Amino acid sequence: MASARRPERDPTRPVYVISVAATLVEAHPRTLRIYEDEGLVCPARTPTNIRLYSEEDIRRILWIRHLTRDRGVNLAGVRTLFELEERLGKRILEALYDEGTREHGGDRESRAATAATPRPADDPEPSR
Amino acid sequence: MASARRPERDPTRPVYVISVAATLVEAHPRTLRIYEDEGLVCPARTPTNIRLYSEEDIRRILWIRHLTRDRGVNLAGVRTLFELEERLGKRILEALYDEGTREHGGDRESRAATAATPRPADDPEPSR
DNA sequence: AGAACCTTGACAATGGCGTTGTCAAGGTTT
DNA sequence: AAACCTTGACAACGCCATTGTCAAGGTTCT
Repeated sequence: MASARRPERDPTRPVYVISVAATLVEAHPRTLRIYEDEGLVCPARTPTNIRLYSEEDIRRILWIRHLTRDRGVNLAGVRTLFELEERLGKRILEALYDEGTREHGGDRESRAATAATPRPADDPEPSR
Repeated sequence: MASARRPERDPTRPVYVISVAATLVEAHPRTLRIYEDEGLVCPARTPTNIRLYSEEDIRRILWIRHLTRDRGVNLAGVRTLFELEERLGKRILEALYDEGTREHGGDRESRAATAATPRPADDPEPSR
């Protein structure tokens, strides 16, 4: 255990460089840059222009991965969905998970991204 | 008798065979069958299995055309959007049209009444 | 300083999808 | 019978998503 409270773990805080972020979401760094070019993710930058992804950015990318890989939605569809979400001001995308979870048990890695982090997975400190 | 003097022109009433429907939406009949195979449109059938599209079906197809052609969304994206719309129970897609037209209106509740679709030409008189 | 990583930009390959189009063999409508 | 519908198959064109690499240069860490 020893996982005491960590109130200062701000999910908006930019912490991961692109290589780490790519590992976290299981994608190529190239892909993350494409997502940014497409306006789907906007990672922060260091004063010297290095991308830094926050926990929220990671979660957003995981949404993109889910929509594209599992649902076959293309980036234009993702953009439209995000736009809709922004316009309606809600996390409307979560409604999509009422279906994928109540399936026959042939699923591995059941994703439980209901309203919170799919799996906080105590992030390893990027000590390197 | 047994009919209103003014034909209500029920938008759910199946009236167009596939060739006519294809003309209305400017698509190939093949495409409409694909939409049906993908579960995006469900035209009624005559007792002898002939497809009959209603006005609502036509409007739905026009949505698909708009999303795919103008926005670049693929069919998987369209399906997700429709699913979301069904799940949230409203015509959420109309929110997508507030983009190109309005920007900084300043009014609180004036677009609720004008819920019509600007682009796909909701023609009340199909006199083709 | 040097190694390791980041930056943008370009180019390419692979695989998949959207759409249109056609052919066949048969049913329906007029 | 002619014209239209049905399903199913096959194909082609062009676009897209993703991964990958190369180059030339900036940043960070040891």
